[in-house]
Amino acid sequence: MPFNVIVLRYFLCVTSPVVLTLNRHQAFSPMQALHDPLQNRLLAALPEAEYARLLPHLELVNMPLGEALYESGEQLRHVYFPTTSIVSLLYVLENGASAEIAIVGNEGILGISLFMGGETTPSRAIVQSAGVGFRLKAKLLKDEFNRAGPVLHLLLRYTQALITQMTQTAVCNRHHSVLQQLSRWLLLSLDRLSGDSLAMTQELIANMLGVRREGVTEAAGELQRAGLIRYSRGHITVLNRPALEGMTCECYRVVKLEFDRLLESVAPGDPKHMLG
Amino acid sequence: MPFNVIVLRYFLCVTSPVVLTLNRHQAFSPMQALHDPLQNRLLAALPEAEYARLLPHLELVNMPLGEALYESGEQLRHVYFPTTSIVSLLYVLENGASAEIAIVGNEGILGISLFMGGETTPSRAIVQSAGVGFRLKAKLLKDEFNRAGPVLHLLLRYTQALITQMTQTAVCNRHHSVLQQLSRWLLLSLDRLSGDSLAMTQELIANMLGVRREGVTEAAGELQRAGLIRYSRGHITVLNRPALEGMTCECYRVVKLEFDRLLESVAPGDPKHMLG
DNA sequence: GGTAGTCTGTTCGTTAGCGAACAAAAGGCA
DNA sequence: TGCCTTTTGTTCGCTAACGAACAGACTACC
Repeated sequence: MPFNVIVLRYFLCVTSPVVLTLNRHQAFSPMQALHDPLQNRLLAALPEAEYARLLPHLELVNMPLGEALYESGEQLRHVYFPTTSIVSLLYVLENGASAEIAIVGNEGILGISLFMGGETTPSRAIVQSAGVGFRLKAKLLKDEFNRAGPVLHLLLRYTQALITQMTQTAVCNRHHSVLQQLSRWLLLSLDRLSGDSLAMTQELIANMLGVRREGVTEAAGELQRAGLIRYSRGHITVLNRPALEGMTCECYRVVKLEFDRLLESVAPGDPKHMLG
Repeated sequence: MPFNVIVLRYFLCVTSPVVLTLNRHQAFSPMQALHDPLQNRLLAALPEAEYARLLPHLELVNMPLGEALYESGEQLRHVYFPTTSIVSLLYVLENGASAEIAIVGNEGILGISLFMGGETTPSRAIVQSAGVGFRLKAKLLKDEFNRAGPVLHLLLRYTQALITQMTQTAVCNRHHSVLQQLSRWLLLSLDRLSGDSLAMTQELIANMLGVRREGVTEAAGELQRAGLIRYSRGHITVLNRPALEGMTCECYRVVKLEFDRLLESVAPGDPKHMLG
């Protein structure tokens, strides 16, 4: 029994994501009720016809911490729409140092290089906050994209928002302190989880930000002493969000505004339609 | 006469670019012979039919040093295809500090947010190396893009290459020394000019890299003492390119490989057709 | 309930890059 | 030719972040 558990964990971590459930013939399974594709804001923004076409092909997948949805240079077989998970686009240098390029959560999609035409990217996609999401076979998304209809335009607008996030990360890396970057990162992550707490060790955050773990400890300690967050063994809770927003650099605001502007039709709780 | 010159210069710098020539009815003007749209590798990669459609609408424009092709948040009226100039996508922070996000030269196009759907971006496009290029009215490019044919796919592949450049800049900003970043920047710039020298002061380079001028002076001095470059009052010449490539971080190589991979049909001197 | 392992906190010396100030060349122009 | 401006070179103290090492603290698991 313990042995089985270990094997299963290992399996979950190193293989492709496990399909848990979802089948259009078994309507309203508890799993499906808890995890609705519409929790993903991009899917929720699709017009009814497009959503109806894609729905039967959406597979619910588990996304355990640390799993790689794709590796650098790898051919993509699926695109992923996170709902309750957060995935980081991470670049790992030859010397092992790493830096996060962008965060993708319930507002987005993983695998943009598929429809951009390059098929692969030099970065990896690593699950940073365990949860679930939905996936779609690469070919199906491409076909939908090539209809050159609303799906294409929505995906391109999302891609532009993602580009803004990437460029702002570049600027922030250059000019802002670890404290500011940590604040930005916390806020961006929480925006993509719709909550106020996050399961993440300081070590992992340091990998994301491309700084030392001690640097994160120091910055987190400062935020904690100021009463803005509470940190305990891999669990962060934001206690005073407005104050945290005041702490961070302009980078958070710029990214947030650009996502809101480009995807304003993708507001949470405001689905464009009501399907099954 | 001197007064006129001054006024003209000022005018060139602060207004929209000046259309110099090009009209399809006046074939083989000297200007046109010197400046061919096919010098832009993206235009050169277009199939004959698409190129023929666009050619009559391409305007030759002068791009003087320091000119802003567009400002942060500004609606775009044209897209630009540089041929002998280099343009930087620059992000300027509220405190005045800046950082380059990407370099665009004869391999690319400026104004991707036009077809990505956002219409604007939070960054500026500043001419870093004076020269010329061609521009096209926004609406014409959009129409062409919306035909969902080869132009769309070429532009999206280029956009993905640009994304790679941006992300690599982010990583490089985080982890590499000024010396390595300077080397990367020099090589990327020269690749986009098809030459081995560049008119650019250390002050300007510092703005691009988002570091102090003194830092650039120091790094450039080191490269100079090693005999890799020659620097004199705003003119840099690369003397030993292979050695410089050995000096730089992996970031240069990654970006170059990705551009080559995604735009391999866009090799210089290998136009897909021979028009005009 | 003890123990091993993980996570967080803290220290210390080192270093790359910053900010300011100034010196020295190299043109441009009268 | 000589002055003035721009560009480059150099210095000095300062700070943020690094790298390594280690000490507590919490938790999960036996």
